[in-house]
Amino acid sequence: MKATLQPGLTNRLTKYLRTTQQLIEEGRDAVSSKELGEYTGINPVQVRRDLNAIDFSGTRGVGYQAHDLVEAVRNILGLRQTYNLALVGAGNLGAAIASSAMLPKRGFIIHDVFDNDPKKIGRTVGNVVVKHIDELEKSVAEADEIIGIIATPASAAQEVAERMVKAGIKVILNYTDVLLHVPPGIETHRIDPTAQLMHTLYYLTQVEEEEKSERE
Amino acid sequence: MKATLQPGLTNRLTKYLRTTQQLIEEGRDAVSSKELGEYTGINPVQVRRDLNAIDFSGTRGVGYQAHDLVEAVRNILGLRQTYNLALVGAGNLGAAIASSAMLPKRGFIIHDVFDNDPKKIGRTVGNVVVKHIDELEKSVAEADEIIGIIATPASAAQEVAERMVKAGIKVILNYTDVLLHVPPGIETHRIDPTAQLMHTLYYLTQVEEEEKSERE
DNA sequence: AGATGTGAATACGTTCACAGCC
DNA sequence: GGCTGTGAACGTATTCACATCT
Repeated sequence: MKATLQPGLTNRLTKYLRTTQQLIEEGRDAVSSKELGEYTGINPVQVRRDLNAIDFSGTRGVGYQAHDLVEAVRNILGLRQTYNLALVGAGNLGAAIASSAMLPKRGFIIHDVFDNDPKKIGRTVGNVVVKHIDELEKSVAEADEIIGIIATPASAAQEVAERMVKAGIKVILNYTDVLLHVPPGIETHRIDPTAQLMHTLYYLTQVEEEEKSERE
Repeated sequence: MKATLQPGLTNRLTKYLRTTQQLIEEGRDAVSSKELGEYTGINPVQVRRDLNAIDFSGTRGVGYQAHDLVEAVRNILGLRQTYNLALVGAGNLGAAIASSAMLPKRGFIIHDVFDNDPKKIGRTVGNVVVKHIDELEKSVAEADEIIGIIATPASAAQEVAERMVKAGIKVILNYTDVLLHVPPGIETHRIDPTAQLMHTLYYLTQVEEEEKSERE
């Protein structure tokens, strides 16, 4: 049996994966632990230890083979298949998510888009035709969707989440700022840009204050 | 001098802050460490230790006063002021970000929106009129903006980042999936929905495989 | 009852220093 | 020279168990 990896480790592996994929797009062939550390905010020593932990070796003086690294991490994390996603909300945000290349590039296909506004039904966003939310359950079953994205106004988020759960969705990506109440076993993730801002601003103002007191 | 808090601690404090703010909106008065733990994914014992570390006490049998908690954390993190942000990209994504109440609610004001498409200049997104990107430098200086959001197509992101840095922006929120190359001292953050998906899916498939081998 | 608060043990992450390889 | 690989020491986080308060 394959051992289950530590949460911290898998979390960091996804960061190396995404960073390395981007560096490959820039034409890079090898990446160093120092670089991965800079882009991910993780200590280079930790990067080397992590890659070691999954039995992936680099070459000294050069770094890690970017392509092999991506393959190794994808294998370890079991990210070889693609996933169909259900997106609810065909407004500006939903349209932006559906048209972006980011998700498909990583194996996540926006397979269905739903809304409750009759004016939006039948329109095309990205490559898919917007359906009425009442068809959610049927589509989820047909396309074997376990991941749902909520890109509705905040006021609709909880209700949409409940319909998703009822339809069989297991993982919900929530672009609104409401706290979703879901049954155990359902994973929710909020996309919250302020999280990183608040954290960064704290250190930014700390540095400013230190500089101020040094001048005194 | 006020001591600088550990990165891990400040990171967790922002999570307590955001969840507690949302619970207040739901009409809640007190919150328990158990609840905060459930919504943030942090162990309840850790929650109590953290609140203890910033000298914030709850009442046994009840929990923590939600409103006081928000105030205490905001004070500790220095999040009492509001920040003006510059948003570049007035497409679907930019419009969605500018119209959302999420940022203003947390003290982040979308003060200026820029684009390079003449058709979009002069339009209103959210509450602000779209300006040409050439005015970035002037606006950043006038409104004292240190935070910028990139909501352009991926192909424009690096160039926009460079213009932001030149204009004096210190923190960049990047909604594209390109790796931004910026000078030291500039903080960048990618909004990457796949990060959390990949991590979650790993554990989801692990659980499935465990169940499978139990049946064997 | 139902929470907070805290000691103690353990696991995990971070950092330094340096050996080893290309 | 530049980067990987790793031992050792340290600091931080996690968890258990239980005393304590309302």
